[in-house]
Amino acid sequence: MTQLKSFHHGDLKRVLFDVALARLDEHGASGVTIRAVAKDAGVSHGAPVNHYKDRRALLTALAKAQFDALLTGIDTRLAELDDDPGPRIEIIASAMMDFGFRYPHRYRLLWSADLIDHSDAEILSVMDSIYDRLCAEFSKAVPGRDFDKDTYAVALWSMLHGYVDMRLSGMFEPLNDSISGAPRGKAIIDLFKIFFE
Amino acid sequence: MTQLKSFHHGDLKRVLFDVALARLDEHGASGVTIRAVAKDAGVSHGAPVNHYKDRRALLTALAKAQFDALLTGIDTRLAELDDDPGPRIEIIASAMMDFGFRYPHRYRLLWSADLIDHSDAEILSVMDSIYDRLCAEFSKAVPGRDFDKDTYAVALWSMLHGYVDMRLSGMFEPLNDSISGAPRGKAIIDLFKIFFE
DNA sequence: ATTCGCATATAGACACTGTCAATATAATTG
DNA sequence: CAATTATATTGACAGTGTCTATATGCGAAT
Repeated sequence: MTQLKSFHHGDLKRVLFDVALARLDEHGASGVTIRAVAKDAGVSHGAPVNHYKDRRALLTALAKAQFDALLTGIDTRLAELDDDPGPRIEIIASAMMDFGFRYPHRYRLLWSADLIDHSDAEILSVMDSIYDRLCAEFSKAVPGRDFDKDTYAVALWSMLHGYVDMRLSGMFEPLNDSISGAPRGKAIIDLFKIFFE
Repeated sequence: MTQLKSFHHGDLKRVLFDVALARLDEHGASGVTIRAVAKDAGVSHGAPVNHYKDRRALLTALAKAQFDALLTGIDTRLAELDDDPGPRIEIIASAMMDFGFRYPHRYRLLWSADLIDHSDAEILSVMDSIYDRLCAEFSKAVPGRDFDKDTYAVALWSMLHGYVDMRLSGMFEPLNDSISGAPRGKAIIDLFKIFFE
């Protein structure tokens, strides 16, 4: 009598997370429904509530992990560089762009205020960290212009996010761009370098 | 016998649009459901299909009108200026920012690829027009830098959109900004002026 | 070792949702 | 006036999130 499946799943929370992430990548956030995720995990539609109190909590957990991944990606790449702020800013920028183009649905989820809880402490913490990375570089890099490092940080992050978000909406398609290495994305980053080079 | 309400509504399409816009402003796009709109309009839940074939069509109609309004706002403000590209670029930028902060849910709808049809010909046309307005100014304004007018246009629009979108997600709140006239939004625009002044 | 309690899973219900088909009504056209 | 067309109603169906009552099984305390 094979017991491939016991009543108590044992690791359901993890399975739910993995299944939800797979559905996010494939169908977007609208494809991540409690019932569909439960079905994919092989449990009843009521089971997930024990691990994620509602759909919002599940999506917030997904977003949290992606914010973490983004920050980790940035820090990993930064660790390979020396103190020169120019390349460091550039690597932060391309890390963010790469993430967005590689995982469009994950990226979109990060900014879906109606789907996730942006006041989540861990999410706020990661956002602050990313912001700090930018500020740290600009505090070293800014020449004698009339703006403080916060303005540069907000401006660069805004530009990166706006570019990725609009590209994910199908804009600028005729420009034949694809990822940060491609002409337009690269140009956007290069353009911003005027501020610190 | 007062006939406040005849079987044939007469102007239902307009009423549906108005009611939907009101719901959008108040509850966001998720509050614009076919059935709720029908209820507010005082008709049965099946009536709207005669005017908007599905929910996506209704939301696309809303978005279309808002894109139009944005373009009209830009052109109206531009008409009051002379040929100097600096102020003209600035007015385009603040028009977009103002729109986003004044009508957050409308702005968010414009970029909700999952809710509206971004391949709609009229919407594409308005987007092209907005893009053209930016390019036209940068073709007059760009100094001897290494980027073409398209790159400046994409970069500025990206920055504006990114800033508004992130602000609408609750970011940069501690900076105590509110609208384009306020410190941070103004600074973002001022910062970009480095490219053409 | 047995029993009790708690964590977890199930199953059913409810109120929503979008969308479709069948029907009813009114306006318009021939 | 009759017939066609446009428009609105009603009911159905499959989804959805979320709540409640119930069932199950693990682990810990007796």
